[in-house]
Amino acid sequence: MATLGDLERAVMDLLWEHPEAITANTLRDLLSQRTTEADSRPLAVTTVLTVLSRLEKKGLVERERSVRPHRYRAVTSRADHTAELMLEVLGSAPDREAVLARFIGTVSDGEAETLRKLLGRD
Amino acid sequence: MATLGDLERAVMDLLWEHPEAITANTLRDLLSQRTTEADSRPLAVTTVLTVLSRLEKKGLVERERSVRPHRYRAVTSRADHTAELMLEVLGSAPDREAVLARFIGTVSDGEAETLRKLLGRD
DNA sequence: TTGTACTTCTACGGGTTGTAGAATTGGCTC
DNA sequence: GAGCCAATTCTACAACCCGTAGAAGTACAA
Repeated sequence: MATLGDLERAVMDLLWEHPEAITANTLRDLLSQRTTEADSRPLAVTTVLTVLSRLEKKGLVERERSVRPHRYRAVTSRADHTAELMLEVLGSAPDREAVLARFIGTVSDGEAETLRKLLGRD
Repeated sequence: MATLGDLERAVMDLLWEHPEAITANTLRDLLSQRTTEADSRPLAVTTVLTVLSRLEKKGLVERERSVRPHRYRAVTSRADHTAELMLEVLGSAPDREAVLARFIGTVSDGEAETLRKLLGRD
């Protein structure tokens, strides 16, 4: 399972919030804003670039190489990505129905309601 | 997120299939059976013990120290564990409803039916 | 053609995992 | 109680992942 580190995750979160492809520099700026204020210097751009390359290799990010400061964007939406991960986790157990039963049992009431709607009533 | 390595995962799978607590030696034997036949020697029992200790530290396994060859068992069922993981993944996204929507869209028909039943009709 | 911004390469330190030998401990037998 | 043996814990190491970034290389603008 494509598990992400903290910085990788932070970068993905930003990319997911920015549908338009953005540059590593922009990303670095956004990251330093997000960082809880007074705690140290911003990351080097090369750091961000390294992380982006790794995310690209993992298939989570793609970049426009045609423009000079390359621009990066997430390959899938966060919702898609997360749902996929959930499926993957579900698939890791042979007793999927049992898992779903526990899952439903733990989900909040509101979410249960959402699920009911999503599943339709037929 | 408590992410497991291959061997850790294999050990957990065996423990989940054996509700009674079992020893490291038994585990090692089960592991070598499971291993695709003709591919090399079985693990050292210390290897299994190391893995079990790590799983214990992660809170996934507990052991009976009262008997001499210690006996190990999974703390939670696989279904519980997996459902918990799914919840954790779901919780990692701010737009939980969107995630659920994608999730429902990808789940098999049979599973959707199961979910409907589980959610009740009220 | 050269300077500069951008990208890629290389690298290191810390953490995790698979792997297991070495050292230690807990009990049983005499 | 002394010694032995199985079982457990300690220590270790290699491989890999991730955060981090400097050094080296590349591409474009003037």
